Amino acid sequence: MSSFAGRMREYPTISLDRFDRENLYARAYFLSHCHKDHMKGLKGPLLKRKLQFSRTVRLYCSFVTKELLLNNPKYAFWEEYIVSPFFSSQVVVTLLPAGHCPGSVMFLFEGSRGNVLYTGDFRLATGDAPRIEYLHSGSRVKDIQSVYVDSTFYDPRYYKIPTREVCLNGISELVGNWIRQSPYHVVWLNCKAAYGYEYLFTNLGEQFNTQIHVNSLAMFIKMPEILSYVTTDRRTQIHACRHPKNEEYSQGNRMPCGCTTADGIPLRIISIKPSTMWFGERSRKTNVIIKTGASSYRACFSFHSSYSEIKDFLSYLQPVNVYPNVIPIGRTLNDKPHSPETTSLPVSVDESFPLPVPDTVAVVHNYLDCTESNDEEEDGEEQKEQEEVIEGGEMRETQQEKKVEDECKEPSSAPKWEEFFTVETLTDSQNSLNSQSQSCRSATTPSPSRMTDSQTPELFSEEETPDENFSLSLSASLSNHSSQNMDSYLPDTLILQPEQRGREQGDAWTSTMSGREDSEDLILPVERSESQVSSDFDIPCTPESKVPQPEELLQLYRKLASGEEVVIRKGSQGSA
DNA sequence: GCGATCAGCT
DNA sequence: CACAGCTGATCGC
Repeated sequence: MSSFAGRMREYPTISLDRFDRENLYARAYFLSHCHKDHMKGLKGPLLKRKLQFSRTVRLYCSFVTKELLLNNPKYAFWEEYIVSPFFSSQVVVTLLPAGHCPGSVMFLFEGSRGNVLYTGDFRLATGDAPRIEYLHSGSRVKDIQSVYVDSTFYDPRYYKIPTREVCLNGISELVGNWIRQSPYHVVWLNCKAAYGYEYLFTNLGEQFNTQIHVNSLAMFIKMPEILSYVTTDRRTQIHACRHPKNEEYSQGNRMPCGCTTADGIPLRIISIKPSTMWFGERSRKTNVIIKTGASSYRACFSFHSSYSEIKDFLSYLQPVNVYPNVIPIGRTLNDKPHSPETTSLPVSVDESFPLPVPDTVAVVHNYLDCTESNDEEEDGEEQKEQEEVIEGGEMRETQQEKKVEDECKEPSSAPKWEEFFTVETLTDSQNSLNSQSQSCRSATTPSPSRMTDSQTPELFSEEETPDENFSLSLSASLSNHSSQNMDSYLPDTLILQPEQRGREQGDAWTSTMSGREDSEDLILPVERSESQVSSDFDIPCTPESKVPQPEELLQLYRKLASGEEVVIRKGSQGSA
């Protein structure tokens, strides 16, 4: 869970992923992705009023995030205040793919106070950073002053997490082996209620030429790449539906949607629960799929970068400062010298200056690679045991397994939080605007005393005169061509010169979902090989591509509104 | 009644 | 385990 307080030291009049407390005074808001722990305060009435009185305060996010956000009525009032993409005359802001969930981006701020990268939540594979064009200037990596990084799995237990490709292959194999047995063999993907599993749906749907049953299609209506792989028709062999009541509802031979039979024949159901931390607990060499009961499985699955991936990313960027956005497991709020009210991270020490950047090579060879090769089949003849028994059993390792575990988990040079991160960061109680710098000279920035006064008129009236320090405006440079496809994850540099647009199309990150045959309008990099394709996070890319025609949408909306089941088939989105 | 917060539970 | 999110209890306004 993000504990980022919302503001960056370098550009404190901007708030990111936090919208409460002092962030009410921000001049501009950024939302990296649509998860609740990054949306604190976003539906607050104070913020709503501020917007109504402001001409320039806006929320900046990717198109996909906008779509997902507005799908929730509680956030619908943001519609007229969202801008995406954008640029600023003072600060160039670039949206980079974050690989965390649909629409997730990192924000790269480039301005007078240096280049700052805010990762939001992210998962990039080792070696991905060199492929992100906008982190480079020519052939050189841009100078990065600070990185505010997703440190969720900055913990030796997550030293390595199997790649998306490996995890996906494991799940595919399990699903395939099951559903091929008969039409009555069905799979329930027990996914948490969050965006981020969509690429699982699309890949499974593609591979098995089917659709995945979900509770609602509404949020995906403008994302045909996802929409074509999900359905509200329960007659499918792969479900990811949920029931608000407890999971016992889906115990026995029953899906959360209530399905128990097909054509009068009882279903044979297995459940697959995507998990990261559960696997982090057992760091012995394991398969990416573990059977936990007669009909239940855990599948390794992460949408946060592992320790190694974080290190690889930061080692490549070599930032001056690294600020963690998340207090990792094993650390608690008690580590903080200040109360939780006033700070969100341990305050200290510029002793990690300069460059707390890890020496990747030196550390790596002290670890075993815990990544699993997925060659072992997860057997149907594994012991039929109760869930808890097996789970308990998994924890008691054999002797030799324990050895591996020790080597995996207790490297001679264990990662040290203090050595890696610059931990001082901007907090509510600490207004760096005047506590440390004059270089940020926003004439309209509230003074500290005013900032603590919730009744300050700035909140509602500040924008009658344009803020010259931080003016943002809609970029006209994004043509409908490349923005058609890549909104969620193309590097949206929004201040692009027209001639740069060609290069954008050649960027490997602008590639799209693998194996889709209906992708002629998608931008594919020429240099990609097949093996590269599936190793990327196949973020659903294209809110704007193949925009559904109004008539099609109208039909869909009518059906959805009437509660009718809507079945979208590939290649004919928008018609049942 | 609403929002904020927290315990509890996935 | 704290991945992300829900429900419900409690408290203050």
